[in-house]
Amino acid sequence: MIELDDIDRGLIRALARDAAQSASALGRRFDLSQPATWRRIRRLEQAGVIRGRQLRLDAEKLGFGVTVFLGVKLALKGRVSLEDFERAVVAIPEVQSVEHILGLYDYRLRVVARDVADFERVLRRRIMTLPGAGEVEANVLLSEERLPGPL
Amino acid sequence: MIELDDIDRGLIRALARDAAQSASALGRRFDLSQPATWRRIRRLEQAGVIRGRQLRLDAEKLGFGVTVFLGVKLALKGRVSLEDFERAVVAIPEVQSVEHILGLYDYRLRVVARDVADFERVLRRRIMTLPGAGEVEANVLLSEERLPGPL
DNA sequence: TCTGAAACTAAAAATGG
DNA sequence: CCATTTTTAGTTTCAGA
Repeated sequence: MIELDDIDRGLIRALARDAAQSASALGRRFDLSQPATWRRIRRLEQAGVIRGRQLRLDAEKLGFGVTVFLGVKLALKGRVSLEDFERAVVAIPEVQSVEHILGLYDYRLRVVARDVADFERVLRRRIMTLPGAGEVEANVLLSEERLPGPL
Repeated sequence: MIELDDIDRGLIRALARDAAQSASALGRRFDLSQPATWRRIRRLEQAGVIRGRQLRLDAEKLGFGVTVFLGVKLALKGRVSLEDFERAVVAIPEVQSVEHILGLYDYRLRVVARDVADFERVLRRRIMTLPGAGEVEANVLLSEERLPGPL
């Protein structure tokens, strides 16, 4: 595991808030030159700590007003492999993330839809027909807050 | 809601894969000049469709080997407000996201910890002591895949 | 209104001390 | 690690479709 000093942690924290900040702007905040800051960031990228930059999209502004979390329990475990399920689920356009978890449900899916009627279509035609899908629980997202996390 | 054409959707899709791409590189892929590409991206930012850029961090490389999803049911609803709970939960460093949902549990939390022993500490000293927290269910994350989503 | 060309500003990458 | 230079990307202006 890579060694991080306080400045590295500060840079990660600052970039986690806004990944579009320039190395020179960050350097000013941490009393570092622009190349020094840039090299630290590149080192974090090469070490794999920073895996890339992700767009934060507003699903509502894109016309997807409904976000639902689905807990999916697999029936016929063994007869249908996890790989078959995963291959099929990642091909559904409305699925934003697939989490394989340990607990009452085997997978947790984040699904977006234009509205509740559209969600019903996704559920009936896409989710319920997944190979091996058994019990499904749905939770509608009311609001969400993303936090910086530890460090 | 903003009008999007096929090029806008293509740009969003390409940036969702990697938000660090330059406007000129994107322009080459969509047969657009660099300024035209840049203006489309700025328009999406100003319309709020693109809310910003986020760092994708590798939690394991940062020493957080355990990710757990917690379903939290509030006890004493009404006596302790949702706001009190939310204020307290967003102050826990190990909490990465707080989702207010409709269903069996009231909130879903994404929590990271260095290992299982560290997670027990977070659970006992941070989560169980939250104002209004009732039943708690935990699901350990085994693996995760993030997908581009619709459009 | 959106485009591309050109000119300009700022940032990133490379280099040498 | 810092200072400097070169290269590349971001930004503004403007004229034309």
